[in-house]
Amino acid sequence: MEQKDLMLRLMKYKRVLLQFKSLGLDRVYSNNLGDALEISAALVRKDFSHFKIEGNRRGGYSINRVLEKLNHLLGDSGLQEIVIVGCGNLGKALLNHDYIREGFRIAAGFDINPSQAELNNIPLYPLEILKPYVLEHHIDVGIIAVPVSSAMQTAEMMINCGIKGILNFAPLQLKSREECRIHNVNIGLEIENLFFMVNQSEKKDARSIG
Amino acid sequence: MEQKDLMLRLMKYKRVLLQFKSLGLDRVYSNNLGDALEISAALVRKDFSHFKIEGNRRGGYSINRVLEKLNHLLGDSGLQEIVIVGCGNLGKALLNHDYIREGFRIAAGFDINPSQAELNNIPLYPLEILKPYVLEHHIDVGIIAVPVSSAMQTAEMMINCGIKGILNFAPLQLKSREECRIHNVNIGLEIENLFFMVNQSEKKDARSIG
DNA sequence: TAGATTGTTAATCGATTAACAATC
DNA sequence: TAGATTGTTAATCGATTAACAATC
Repeated sequence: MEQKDLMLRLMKYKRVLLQFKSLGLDRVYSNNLGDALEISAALVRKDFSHFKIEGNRRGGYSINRVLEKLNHLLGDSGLQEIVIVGCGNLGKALLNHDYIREGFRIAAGFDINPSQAELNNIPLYPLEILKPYVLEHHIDVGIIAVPVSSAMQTAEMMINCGIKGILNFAPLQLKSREECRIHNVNIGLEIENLFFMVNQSEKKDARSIG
Repeated sequence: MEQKDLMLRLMKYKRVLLQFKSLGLDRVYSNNLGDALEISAALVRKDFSHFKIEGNRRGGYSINRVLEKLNHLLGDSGLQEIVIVGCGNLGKALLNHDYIREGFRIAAGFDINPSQAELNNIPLYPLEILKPYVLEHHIDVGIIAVPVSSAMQTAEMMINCGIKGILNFAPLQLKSREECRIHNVNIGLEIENLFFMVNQSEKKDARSIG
């Protein structure tokens, strides 16, 4: 967990602050952010003070000031571009969503055999040209949305193209390596986990009733 | 983290053990499992001993024995059923996948206006009949795969139907409540996080070269 | 001033690891 | 027996929280 959690928290602060700002707010207190992220106010203050994000002992934190600092910390590197490999239903779902507000853009989709030339104004290319495309456009991050049967070899290919970060949706655990960080989104595990938690709390309820 | 992480680890043990078993293995050592999960062997032993899963001081753990215990711990409750609300591209992608091996099954899909009567042998129904369906089939868990604009009200509706666990794919953070546990899959955050990590390690590389 | 909130220190808490005796 | 691996204890480590002085 450690560092990863902290960074995720910073990103969440950022999102919440943007939301607050869009609501017309100027300043926040540590407890507002704590509530929004479901963490303690002390932790918010600790995080901020750790990164020298300063507030005012009476008036809390200036949203703009905090956002400035967060952008700096998280790499205010403009609009980043990613690719999606696999343009089946899942790939299409991802291609149809606009991620600009999240700070990145899907530059292109790749598929062994694209069913159309573009989708949502994003070009779809055959897999063969992945490497030249990634090199030319300096793509660092990509999403795997292919069937599980070809996921491993897709990851291999992407790493071979020089991609350094992969979000994998295929239901198998791919391991990160020195040269490429891989995060797995495992829907099956998530659902299993939900069932477990739900059953837990049912048992607890039963106990407290009985 | 805490409990949630431990349970996720138990689920991962299970998956890895099933894989080992399918490869013909009979026994594992704590360090095999540690390697597979990228955790320490000590933690594996600690976890197992915590749940009274016993091994043999020379021959490691019997895979079947461990699986038996894990199934018991994780709730060996047969095949559970879930519903999907939202049958656009994302919903279709989920409907097209077979989760039987993961211990659950998608019983039905729901949409304001289903484009077809079934998909992958799974019936698709209009949203109006969600409540009677959930009640009749005792559905505990569901997936939100609707656009962000209707996600909040969809969650409300599902909770109102008595659903106790939700996996939310819409890009907004829904909060868990007493009566319903909600897990959010936030693709934007994941990608942002990847960019951050990738940039981090690039900086590190540059430093070690310079 | 009185009141509220930050910033920070010390305490707590829990998860992970090191290490080794027990034992197969 | 010699060697290897578990099971467990004590140590470590880090994250989170409590609490309060500083201060706006």
